[in-house]
Amino acid sequence: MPEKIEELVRAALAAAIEAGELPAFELDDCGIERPADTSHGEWTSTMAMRSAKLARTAPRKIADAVIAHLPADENIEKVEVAGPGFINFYLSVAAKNAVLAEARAKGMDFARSNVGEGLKTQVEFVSANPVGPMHVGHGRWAALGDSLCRVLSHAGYKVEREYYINDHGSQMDVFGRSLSARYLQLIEVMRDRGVSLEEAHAVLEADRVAYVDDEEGTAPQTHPYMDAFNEKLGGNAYGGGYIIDEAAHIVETDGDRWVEVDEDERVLTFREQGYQRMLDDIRTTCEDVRCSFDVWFSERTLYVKGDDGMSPVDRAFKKLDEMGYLYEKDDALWFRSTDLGDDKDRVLVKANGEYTYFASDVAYHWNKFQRVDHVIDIWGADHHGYINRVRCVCDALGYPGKFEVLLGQLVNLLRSGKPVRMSKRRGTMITFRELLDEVGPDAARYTLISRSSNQMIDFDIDAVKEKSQDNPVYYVQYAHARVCSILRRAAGVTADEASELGMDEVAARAIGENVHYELLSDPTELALSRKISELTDLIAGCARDRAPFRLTHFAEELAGDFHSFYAACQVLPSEGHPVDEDLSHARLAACDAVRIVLQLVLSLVGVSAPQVM
RNA sequence: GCCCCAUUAGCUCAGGGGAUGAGAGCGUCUGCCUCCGGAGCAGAAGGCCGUUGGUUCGAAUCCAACAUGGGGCACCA
Repeated sequence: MPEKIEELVRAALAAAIEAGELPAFELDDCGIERPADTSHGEWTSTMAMRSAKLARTAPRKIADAVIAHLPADENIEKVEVAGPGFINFYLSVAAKNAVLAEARAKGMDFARSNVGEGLKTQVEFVSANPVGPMHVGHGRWAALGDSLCRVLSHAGYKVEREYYINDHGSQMDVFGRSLSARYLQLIEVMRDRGVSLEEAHAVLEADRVAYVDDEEGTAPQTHPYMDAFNEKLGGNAYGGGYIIDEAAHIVETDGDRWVEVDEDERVLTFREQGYQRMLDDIRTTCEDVRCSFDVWFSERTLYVKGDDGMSPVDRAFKKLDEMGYLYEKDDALWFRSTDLGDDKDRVLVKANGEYTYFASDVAYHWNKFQRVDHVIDIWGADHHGYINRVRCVCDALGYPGKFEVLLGQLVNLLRSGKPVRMSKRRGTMITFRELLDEVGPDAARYTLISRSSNQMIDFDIDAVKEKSQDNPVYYVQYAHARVCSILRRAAGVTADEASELGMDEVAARAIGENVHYELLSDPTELALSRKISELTDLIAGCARDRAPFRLTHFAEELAGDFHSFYAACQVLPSEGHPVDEDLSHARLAACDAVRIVLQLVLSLVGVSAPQVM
């Protein structure tokens, strides 16, 4: 419709100039917009105000002249000049409601667009280190990343979802040593005290909790195992309770047969076993919030030598070296990122010969650009300072402007208004898994996606749990279930039958062919079609601005519009409330369109659309 | 010191140049079920849109400075 209106405006302007009513000038933008106030029509053009200076004519005069020459169109009921020079278009009822038929015909393909123009785009997100469970921040990136991917796809981007597994650095060894130390402690407790594995586990866990509580360090006698653990690992250890859980799992399956084994071998074995189990846990957790990935990219593969004896990291370094960006200083290898606008140069290989994390990222991002045209990395706000140096790498490698970071502010986890400290080392964190179990995937995803990514979230577990009845997600889901109920009743099928048949079939039976959409002229009915007609642009905008959170607002508004409509308009005839058959069918069709759009929007934010609640 | 994010109703947040409306949810108050799902609807109260300048026909919206809060500034990952 906006294209059609632009066409009409341009034709009218040309005619007005031709007639000598306006001076000749070039119009660059018609400014076809949606008026904020619904009483100002369905569409408006701000061209008169935009071109007043150029045409040296008062905006209202331009608008009047344009309207006088506007070609007639059956979809447009009237056109008015208003305010300082807005040209407001009022559509016919049939034109307004055409979108209902469109939504019903297209189903889940409704509101697709091609603003992405097939751009092959990779979104990398979550990428939690496989040395522990996902925390709540990772949950936010999962919700954000997954929804963004769905939105981008709907808007015509070709999307690839990627998870980067940081399975290479020294953290992996810390992880292995932590497991090994806990394993030996469990065996020690079992032997010394003659207790079961379960009891030994409880002893270590109580000791750990005592350590966490003893922030001042005034009661060291209550946590001897934690102290010994820290001492053995030189303070570089993972103190979380899950490490004890994993060590106990090894005792359970393997008994004490690793006690006499060489330390290095034990650490290595535990590291690899634990890594796989942590990764499985992360995978499962992602699946449980309906977040999937196309590629799980292992950092280790960047260090595997190819036939030419070079690893991807070697090749990336060679490329940077050839372009003159590498140099050696203080026994370390540096990337001259200051040439590209960074604050300081960055180390790639440390003086001790180890590669930095940044070295991996150089090779990794180069690898990405060999696979896709555009890269979006979703990172936590605490990685903000890292953006510039990676951008410098992408620039240096010849991909300027194709690397983008979507920075998400962090999640503050609260319990009854009190902050919960999150630290992997001290182990005082609440995992995303625990959060999911407490509030459920729908409430969790909805809460995590419903705020702008550069807005910090205070996620109070108790509040979300307690207020779950009032949570907006239920308001939206309720509207969907209510629509389904009406359609079932109209079709004369039970809920069980409906879930067998599918709601599309139920709706078809209830409504039939030849719907008279032009009968829907009540303000609450027109509000539905107006809202639904906004969706295509909304999704395109969400994709362009990387802001899928706006969809939740739309869903709440549409649900609200539906509830208002339902209160004002009788859909099915009932005692004392007769409804003309054609009108009833038209209203059912409106309900069906609402059902489809709610289902679509909920699926884009990864929330279920229940037929019954 | 430098960089990023935020500051809008009692609380949590939308709106990110337009019109004689700055909105929503929660909370508070008033109405509405012997009629299709009351997890609902209708209505009321509640705001110098952090401060000061600037750009513009027009600023909650853009720019600058400042204030307050949060997060960063490793040869850690």
